[in-house]
Amino acid sequence: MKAVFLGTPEIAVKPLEYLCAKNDVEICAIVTQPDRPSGRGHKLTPPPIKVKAEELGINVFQTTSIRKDSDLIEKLKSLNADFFITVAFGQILSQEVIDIPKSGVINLHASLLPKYRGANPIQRAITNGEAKTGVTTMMTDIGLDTGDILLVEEIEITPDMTSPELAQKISSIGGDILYRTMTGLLDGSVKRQKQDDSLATKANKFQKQDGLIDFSADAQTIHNLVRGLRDWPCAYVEFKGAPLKIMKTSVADENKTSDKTGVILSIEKKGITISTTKGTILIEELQPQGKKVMKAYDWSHGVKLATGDFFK
RNA sequence: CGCGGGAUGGAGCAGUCUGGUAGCUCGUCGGGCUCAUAACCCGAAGGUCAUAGGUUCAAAUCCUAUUCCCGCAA
Repeated sequence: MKAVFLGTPEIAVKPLEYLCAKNDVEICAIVTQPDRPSGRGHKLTPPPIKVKAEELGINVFQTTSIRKDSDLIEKLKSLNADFFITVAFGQILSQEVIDIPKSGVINLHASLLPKYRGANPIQRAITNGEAKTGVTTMMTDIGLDTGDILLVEEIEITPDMTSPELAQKISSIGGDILYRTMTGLLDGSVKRQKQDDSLATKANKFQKQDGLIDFSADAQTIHNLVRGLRDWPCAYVEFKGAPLKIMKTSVADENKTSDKTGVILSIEKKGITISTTKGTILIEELQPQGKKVMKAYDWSHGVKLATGDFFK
C-alpha cells in the first residue's frame, strides 16, 4: 500500500512511525505545515512531523494551503498513492485533493464520532467530564469530520486523566487503527458507515479566557477543567493581579456545600483546599508566572497564604 | 534581535530602589510534652546570595558581561 501522510503536531508522530514500520506500507511522501516562528525568541521551528520525517528519510512537502498549492497537487497526483492519511493536519482539504488517492483519504480523529467533531476533541471530552472517548477512522469528505466512519476504538477516561495523558494514549494506538483501516478497506472487511448527524457535537478550540476558574461552579467541574486544559492553556485563577496556573487538583469532599466559594479552608502538605458550590477542591500543584510548577504547599509559604483567604 | 519575570541553606520566599552582622514560613536533626501525632514547646545544623570581572574602606545590594530557568505572544 502506498500512502501519503498528512499531519503536523506531536500527536501524529507515533502513528507515522507505526505505519512506516509496516512492511506492506510505503509512506511515499509527507505533507505538513510550514516552519513557524515559535517559542521564546521566535525561532523558526519545524513541525514535529517534519523532524520525524527527516529522521525516517521521507520526502517532506510543506505548504500554507494544500487547496491552493497547484504545484504540490500535481506532485501528489504523480505519486500514484492508494491512500492519503491525515492525522491532525490542520488544513481543510479540497475535493480535488480528496480525489487524488485511488482508495480515498482516511482521517484519524480523536473522538467517538459524530461526537466532538472539530479541532479540540481531546480536551473537550475531559472538560465535559466524559467517562470514555476514543479514536475513529473515517473517509474524509469535504465537511468538518463528517465523513463515513470506518473503525472505532474506545478509550476509558480515568477520573484523574489529563489531556496530555489522553493524547499520548491516542497517539500510541492511532497507528494500529489506521493500519487496520487501510488493510480492511482493501480486502473489503471494513465497511463505511454514515454518521448520525443528529448526534453530532462540536469540539471548538479553547481560548485563554476559558481557563479562568469559577469557584461558584462545583468541584468536579473545576477538576475537569484543570485536567482538560493541561498543558495549554491551563486553568488559572487571578492572584494579586497575575494569573496563577492550577496544574493538579483533586475533588476532596464531594458533598460539602458552601455559600462562600473560593475560600481557603485548609493548607496542608498535600495541598490547599478550596470551597466551591458543591464539594471542595484540593489544589496540589500550581505554577506562578515566571516560576516552575511547584507544590501548592510550597507556594503557600512564599506568599504567606492563610486559611480564610480567598480566590475570587 | 518579539515582550517580560526569575536565580539567596533541602523547598517556597523577603532583603536589592536608599551598599554596612544572612532574614521569614517550612523541612531536616536533637531534646521535651503527650496514650499518641502530621499538633505543641525548646534547641541545633545547614548559604563563597547563579558565574566572571569592575566600582568601593565595605557588595546579595551599584556597573559590565555570561550561563541557566520560566511566563506571555506567535
